[in-house]
Amino acid sequence: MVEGGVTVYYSSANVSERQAAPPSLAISTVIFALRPSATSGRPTLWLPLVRRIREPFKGLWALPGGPLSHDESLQDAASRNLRETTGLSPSYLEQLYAFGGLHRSPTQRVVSIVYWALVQPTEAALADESENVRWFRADRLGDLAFDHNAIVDYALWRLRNKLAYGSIAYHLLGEYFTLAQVREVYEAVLDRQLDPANFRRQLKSTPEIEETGEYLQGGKHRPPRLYRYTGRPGLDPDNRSTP
Amino acid sequence: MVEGGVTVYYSSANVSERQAAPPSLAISTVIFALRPSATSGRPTLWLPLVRRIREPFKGLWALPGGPLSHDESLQDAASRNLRETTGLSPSYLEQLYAFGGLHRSPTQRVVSIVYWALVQPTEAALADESENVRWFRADRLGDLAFDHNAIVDYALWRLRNKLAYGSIAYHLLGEYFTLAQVREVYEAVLDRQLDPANFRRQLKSTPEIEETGEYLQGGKHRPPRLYRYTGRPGLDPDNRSTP
DNA sequence: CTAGTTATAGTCACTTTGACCAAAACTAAT
DNA sequence: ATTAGTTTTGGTCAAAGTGACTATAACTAG
Repeated sequence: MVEGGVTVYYSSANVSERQAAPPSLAISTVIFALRPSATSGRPTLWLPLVRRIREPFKGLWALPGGPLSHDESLQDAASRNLRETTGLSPSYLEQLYAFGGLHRSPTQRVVSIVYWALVQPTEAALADESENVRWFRADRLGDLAFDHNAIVDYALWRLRNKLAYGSIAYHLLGEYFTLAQVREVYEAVLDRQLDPANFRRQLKSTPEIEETGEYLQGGKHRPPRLYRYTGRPGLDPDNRSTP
Repeated sequence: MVEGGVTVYYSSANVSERQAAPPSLAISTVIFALRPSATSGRPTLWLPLVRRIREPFKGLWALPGGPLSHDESLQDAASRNLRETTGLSPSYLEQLYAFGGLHRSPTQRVVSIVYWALVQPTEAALADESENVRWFRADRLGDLAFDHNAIVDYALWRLRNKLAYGSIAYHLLGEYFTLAQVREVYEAVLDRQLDPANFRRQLKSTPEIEETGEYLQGGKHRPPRLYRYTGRPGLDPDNRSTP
């Protein structure tokens, strides 16, 4: 969003001074949420994009982002522009990478520090959507502005990686969930089927998920037991994924 | 290095404009190399620091770094300030993290994009050292300028992590090495003893290291076979650790 | 009451891992 | 020359983990 908005801080700078000017700094965020697929009904990954309303790439979709104001931390900035564009608050938020290639924007040199976030489905359901903010399936984005396709690809790679080890899946679910729901998250993100019995065995061997006495009622079949995640919340985790 | 160097780009900016000015952007690098410990002779991790010659933190040691010039990529900038301060060229170089806390520098808001690098011992041996550039054992740094102690801790954590999976150890060694030398790298970085026989078994099961016909002569005992690393070089790896 | 479907438990072969044993190959000292 | 000492290298064994698979329990829909 910010890459095209040329903010002028140079009151009376001449051309050579502008040449020497430092690259401008932006914060962007890749926001993932689970939504039922329109066709199969199974949960799939979606993310919100905003439409660019000026050049360059006017009319194309881009990651939500904005400038870094002088009185907020990087994470706060990511959190803020997440809230401003979608109205949501993240259940997990982590720095992804700093992108600083020379030709990311045709008009000026921009360094983007990109975060990625997970939001829970209850949140995601009531997300703002408008003419200029829309959700897309993560595997069916068109051509995005700037290098944002590459950034989303990298964020997806990181999400899959974190999921494989790490205990990140729960941040895409509500407070209570069934083991089958967790498995569906894994299947959606990793894009392959998993054996229910084996998957269950692994989850039950991790201490971070706790059996509740309750069961999910209203299904068509045997009611599954509900579980709860007892690990730490995902904002600024001290598992050293963020210092 | 750059955090204190207040570069003025604002020809005739007044105070309120300065308030609204974007944070300045710096690149720093944590450079690891293996050197024999002064006491035990076993290889240990060392890194070069530069002494600050102005406020803030004047006189303290800090990570090598500098501003990002407008015509170089982030990685090029890291590579350049590595070369400028130590005369070395890295055998592995990867982005670590973007640090952007509000109070990292007492004088101005600075966002530092930090890289970490590995250099080979042959290189490290002929590294420049001077009054203002000195190598320190990674586990015996004093108090560093800014938040650089935390940054080094995080870099160490990342190095240990990458070592545990990943094939990163070879970038701290020369072209030819014995399996015992690889084991010593692991022992130095992870700071624990490893069983020689088991370690050998694991290494021999990875396809990236290749037996040569030669042996290391001149030791006191049975001459070990020399091996060679056949994986890709470590600059901007396409193993997706850097996009 | 029965068929269908999901939840849950368990088995079995295979692989990986840590702890340990032993032989091979060299040097240094006797 | 022989021996003691040390490192390299190859091997065994039990424990733990993993993937494929079978079987039973528990519910709903007809």
